[in-house]
Amino acid sequence: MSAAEETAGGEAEPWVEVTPDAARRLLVAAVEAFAERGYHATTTRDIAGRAGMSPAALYIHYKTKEELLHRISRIGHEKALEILRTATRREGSAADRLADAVSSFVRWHAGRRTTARVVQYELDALGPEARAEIVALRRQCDAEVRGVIEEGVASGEFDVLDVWATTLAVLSLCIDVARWFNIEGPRTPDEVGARYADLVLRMVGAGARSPRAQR
Amino acid sequence: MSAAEETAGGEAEPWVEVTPDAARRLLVAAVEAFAERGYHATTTRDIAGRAGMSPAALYIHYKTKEELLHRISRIGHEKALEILRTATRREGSAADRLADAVSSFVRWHAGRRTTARVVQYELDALGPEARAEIVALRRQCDAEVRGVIEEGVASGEFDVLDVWATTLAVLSLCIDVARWFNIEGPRTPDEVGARYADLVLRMVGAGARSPRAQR
DNA sequence: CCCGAAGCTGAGCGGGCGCTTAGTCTCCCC
DNA sequence: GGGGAGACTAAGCGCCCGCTCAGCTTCGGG
Repeated sequence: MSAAEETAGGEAEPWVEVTPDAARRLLVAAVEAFAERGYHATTTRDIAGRAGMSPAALYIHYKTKEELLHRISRIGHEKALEILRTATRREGSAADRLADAVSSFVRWHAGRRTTARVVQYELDALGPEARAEIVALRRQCDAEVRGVIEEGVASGEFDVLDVWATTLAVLSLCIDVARWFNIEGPRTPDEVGARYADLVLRMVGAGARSPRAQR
Repeated sequence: MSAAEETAGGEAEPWVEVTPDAARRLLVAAVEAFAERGYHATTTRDIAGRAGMSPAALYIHYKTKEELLHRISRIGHEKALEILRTATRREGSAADRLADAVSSFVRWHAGRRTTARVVQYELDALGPEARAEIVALRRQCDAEVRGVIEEGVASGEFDVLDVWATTLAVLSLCIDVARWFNIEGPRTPDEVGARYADLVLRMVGAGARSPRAQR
């Protein structure tokens, strides 16, 4: 429940772009509360309390409770998109880049589960305009994954029946990690990321390191 | 938005076990409302209104709003478990049974998306005792999938590095369908089920109907 | 033909919600 | 060292929530 929990995974300390300090504390408190109980079950009094402030303090830094969710959602989606782009746009084969994208995306969903839960599952709580903005970011995430898959198919590396379904399946695997991680087993985010990258390579017909014919 | 929408897919009309009629209408209304807005954002007035009754009528058939969610969750999980068991316990190879389990489970999540959304994503809104009961049902679902995978590994049909991770991945694929279906593309539940079964067979190293070496 | 049980409604209670406002405290600049 | 801007709080407003209850209607059995 401490703030340090989220640092696991070795990634950069997040939310540094949120200033001033009080606004960041409120936002981090909101992420924790939304992830635990959901947006609608979280009260502004709870958020302020977690941040060590009075309920009214929230409204100095944010116009509404929804603006908090909007800010969290946008920053989170931008981070997710950055993770995917870093992997898909580097040097290497399509298989390497897809495996990198999946393992780092899964690592993020597992290691920063509270943020990922809010980002992936509380979208419907936003109003129409805010939701439209976030949905656009999400489509860019989808496009990154679909792009690598299409490149692998074009180069002959991958053997895929249906790019649309395969893209959705890959994203489903990664996103769903935020739902179950830390509930079931004792794997680390790195371990889950590696396993899932392996499974995805199998899905696209790019073999894996198991003892089977390897292209 | 009509009640008939949910009948698509050719499965038996659900909720017939809920009697009397007024109790069923309220429960169906609650499923729709919970799926659209989430449990906490749904009011008892909204549920009663959708069922064409006054707010007070709800409390003749259900003690609390939470009991409605509990009932929906239990019936839904029992249906999910039945679907998985029907597939995994029939005659046939492990590959056939796993493919059948995935395609029928996906078909349910897609065709009965409103129910599946409530069942899969509103679990945290239940109190501790009710949640414990539902979690037990969910573990039985997991065990069915893990069982077929283990059988396929034991018989040499499957080539799996990590049964635990693969089981979770298969379930993630199916469950996440309830999140995105009907938002993105124009596929039918049957089509998505078939595609996903194919992808799962690839994940377990049981090949698929693509032009590659077939064991 | 009356009666009690069952199903349902209109009105409303207590409470907690998101959010506001008036006022206090703390600085920093001059 | 006086003053004003910004950060924050205590108190509370108005609203709507989950839920209750007294009373009305309907209907099958004696």
